[in-house]
Amino acid sequence: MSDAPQRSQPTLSLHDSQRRATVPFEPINPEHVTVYYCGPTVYDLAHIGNLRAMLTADVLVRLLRHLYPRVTFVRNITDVDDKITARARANGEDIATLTQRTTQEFHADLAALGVLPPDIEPRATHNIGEMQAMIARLIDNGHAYEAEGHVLFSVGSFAAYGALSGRNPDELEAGARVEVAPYKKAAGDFVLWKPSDADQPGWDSPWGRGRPGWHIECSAMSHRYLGDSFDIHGGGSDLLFPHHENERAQSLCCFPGGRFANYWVHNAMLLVDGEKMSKSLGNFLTIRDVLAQAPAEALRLLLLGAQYRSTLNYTQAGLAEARRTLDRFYRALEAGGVTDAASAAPTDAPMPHGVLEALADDLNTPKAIAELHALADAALAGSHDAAVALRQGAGLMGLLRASPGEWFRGAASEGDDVIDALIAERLAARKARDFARADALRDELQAKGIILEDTREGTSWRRA
RNA sequence: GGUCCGGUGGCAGAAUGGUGAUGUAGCGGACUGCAAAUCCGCGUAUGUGGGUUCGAUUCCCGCCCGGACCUCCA
Repeated sequence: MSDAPQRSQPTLSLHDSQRRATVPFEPINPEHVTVYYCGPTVYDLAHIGNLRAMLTADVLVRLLRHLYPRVTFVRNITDVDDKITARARANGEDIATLTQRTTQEFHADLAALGVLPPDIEPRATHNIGEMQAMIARLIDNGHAYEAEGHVLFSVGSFAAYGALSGRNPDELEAGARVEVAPYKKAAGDFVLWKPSDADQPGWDSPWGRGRPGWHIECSAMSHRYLGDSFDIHGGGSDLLFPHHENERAQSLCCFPGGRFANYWVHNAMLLVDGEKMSKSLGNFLTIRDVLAQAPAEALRLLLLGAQYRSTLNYTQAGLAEARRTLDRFYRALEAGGVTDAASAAPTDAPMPHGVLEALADDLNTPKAIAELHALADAALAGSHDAAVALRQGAGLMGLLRASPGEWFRGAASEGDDVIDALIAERLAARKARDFARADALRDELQAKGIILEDTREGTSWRRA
């Protein structure tokens, strides 16, 4: 209602995968919200599907920071994995070179997209000791066993196995498509530790030189930085099973007093031209592939254009549309007198309530973007307040970070005075009513990718 | 084969047990020397067959179609 206090905060609702319902978010400690996301395995450039998970986390964390006084966001780097070993070998480089380079590329790509860095970004290889401690404890309390140099988690020892992903362990065995290793007691048992040969990365352990299984690292790192129980664990829906199910089993068996994650947030997959991304189809797109053809914010807007739990189809047409939408938003900022970059603006402007309400409703980014359109309408009509609110609301989604000048014209470059000279010449021709000459000059500029806009105040230009 | 999610206008994409947002594309108009931008107006949608209900796009069941997962993919 209009008489509600402006400062009232909406209640955040999130869809919890485990409860399979959208429920009010109640933090363990409202003074300090804790979030863990599964980060990348660093063996290759990140693709736009990876990016969707990172963007979902980014909007979630931005919103949490707006609603709560303190948020700790942990996102790991997986820098030990058999895919890494294989790639390093194929490239003829050592593992550390590959993982360091790929990590830097990952950071650069996310920075280009305006994804805020996590508060803590632990690396798997820096947490081997924590993993071994957990594995030893799981063996001690009867949830894991050693077999032929491997340590395996015994799925049968955990009655709640399958509860997160809604699976029945008996049916899993029947449908398993992977050959069951002979040393497993049960088909569903998964590796906590496995032996390494001389060519594979390995660490000394009570079970011989070896390396961790995939799932244990997230259990170890989330526990180290966030404790037995934390608020939100997120990732792509393809991680729900087995990765998250296994993480949960390990953590709850290792720390029976804790609850592990209270809310599980999973984003849906991204399609490209209606099909799953795959190298064989030739539709595999890295973040860099897309950034070569459109501004980063266009990609960001495109990916936020669908609610995170819906499958999103990436297309070229969609990217182009996102870019035009941003043209409109930046035009609205300019019309409303917001001409500096977001980083230069005061941050105490009120958050538009419609945007906040939409995002608080399980991160309804499409609805929030619709709210931005309403603000843009008002800003285009000349409202400065609306323009300020537009930028503030967009900022909650990491959008409209540039100044309108930067967006339309880029950083000042050497060619700019040439453009200004041609515009001045065209203006003179128009005054002389030599429209043929004026149009020829406009065409000349258009050929250079410069689009002119005549207004009452004069002629402005932008890059196509 | 099993489990789960989804099918809304040309396209993208919200919402809802009671006249279906928003954007984009299209059409008409205003403005402009013409454009560009902006503004005004218009049209078009709930996959399919049943059921519950005064009323279903929404809830339930069947069917069709698409997608995810089924032991190291975000």
